[in-house]
Amino acid sequence: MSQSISPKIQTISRAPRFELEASLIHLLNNLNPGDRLPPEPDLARQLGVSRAMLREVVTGLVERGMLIRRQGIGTFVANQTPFFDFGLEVLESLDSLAKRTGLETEVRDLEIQPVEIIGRETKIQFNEEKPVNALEVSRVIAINGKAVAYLIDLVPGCFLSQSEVKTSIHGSVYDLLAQKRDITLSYSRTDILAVKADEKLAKRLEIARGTALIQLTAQLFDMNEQVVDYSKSFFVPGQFKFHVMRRLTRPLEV
Amino acid sequence: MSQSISPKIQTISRAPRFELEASLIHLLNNLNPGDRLPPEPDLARQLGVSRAMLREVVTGLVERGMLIRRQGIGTFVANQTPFFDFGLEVLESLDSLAKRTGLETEVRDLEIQPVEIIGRETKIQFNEEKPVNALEVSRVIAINGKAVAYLIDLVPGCFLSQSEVKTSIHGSVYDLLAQKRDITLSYSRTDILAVKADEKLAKRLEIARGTALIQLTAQLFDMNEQVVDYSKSFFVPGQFKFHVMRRLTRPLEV
DNA sequence: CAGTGGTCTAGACCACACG
DNA sequence: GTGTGGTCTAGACCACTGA
Repeated sequence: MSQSISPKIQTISRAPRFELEASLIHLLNNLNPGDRLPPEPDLARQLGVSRAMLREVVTGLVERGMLIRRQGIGTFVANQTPFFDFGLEVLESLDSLAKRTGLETEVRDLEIQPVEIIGRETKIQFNEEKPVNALEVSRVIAINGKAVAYLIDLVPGCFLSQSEVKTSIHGSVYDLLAQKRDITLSYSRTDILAVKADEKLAKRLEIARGTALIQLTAQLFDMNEQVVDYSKSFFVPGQFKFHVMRRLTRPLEV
Repeated sequence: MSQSISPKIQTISRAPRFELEASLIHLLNNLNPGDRLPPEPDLARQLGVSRAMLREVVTGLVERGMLIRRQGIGTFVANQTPFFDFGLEVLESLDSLAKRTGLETEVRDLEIQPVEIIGRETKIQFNEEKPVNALEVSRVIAINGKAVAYLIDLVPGCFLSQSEVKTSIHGSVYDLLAQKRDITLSYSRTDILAVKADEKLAKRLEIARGTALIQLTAQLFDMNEQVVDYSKSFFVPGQFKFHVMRRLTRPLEV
């Protein structure tokens, strides 16, 4: 156990959490990427706190990308991975961005199934009053073997058939739609939310439950102002950075 | 591109958490906005779970805006408040948006202090090599008595004096800078992140620690490509919805 | 003061990975 | 099987609110 040197942090709160985090980070500085931490019960005892508290603090460091937890194996010091910077003004698929950047993408857990959108959702997602028969395409995108995003697309059946998707999807529904002759895409309205990963999402993205994620919810319109795709995307923090350039004047309407 | 279709995740977890959440939501449907829930220990006993588990689930509902917790008083059913929809393409202060929408904003916890930016931060925030003397302006913005955002601005001393801020700030540093004759603002590069509220932030924004928040980190440039303002903004979920319109073609450079 | 939510502890048991 | 992280419980004590 390392002894604390200078009490220069004047935490307003007396909570052990802060000191604990400081101790842990101090401890990490003496380790190398890939090193394994002691088992949680041991570490908790060493640091003089309950395992619950230790877990809460370690979880914080995991979410900040400083540690990696692997069930049944242990907790390891991470080697920080670089960001993947993503401009939001222009419509581009993750797939094509990755290709441009020379990265290999991989599709996991691909699921394609017909669904019927009914009730309130119909209006929210497709601006329609009547029920919509759509195709749901969900999958995890991985880069260099690491899951980075979970994507769900809903496309009305009239725009895309199940066989079309099965035979020619490379990961991006957007790219698929953009190639079709009978559809002319126009723009996308994308909502930006912060959510916490639930159990299912956490498992798929190989992150801790409760991790804060950026969720993008987008309506993709064609020239007739029809919604041709409603999508939800979840991005693993630390792998992505989103940005937008904001202008002083309102941009020209195209 | 490789494509691996792996078997479905068969989670279905037997965790009490899911059933508990369902029970709670069902219980809420029989209550009206403003009603108080039973004390946590009682409710936990009624539902046959530990208080810790109950708290975790209730916290989730609080973060989704369905419940409101008030220490020392109780937990109440919320009346859902409408969204405040915020387009990100154009630079506009929260203050002026609120004014346009006819809402009254209020500034709380205003703090103004000179700081020196040194080391790595200098480059990140201001693209400078040498240390920067700046003014730090932080405050909470409230609308209708409810905290909605926590804003921190850093402005190099050469652009804004402490007395200028003190005498004429209405909540927005951006509006202040925009009014100055000797500065011509150009555009802002805004990064979008998802973070969890720490203790301090939670207290200021009157939300639960650990709530997922949108954090905007922005560099505001003038016509000479100088950074005149580096800001971090945190927004309470449920009060805000951010969106961006994404075009097929790259927008014209202005 | 009593009663509420906020934090933390100690310990049990489960789910998973690896030999 | 053994050892790891993942979940959950029971209960203690603190911090805040309002009467």
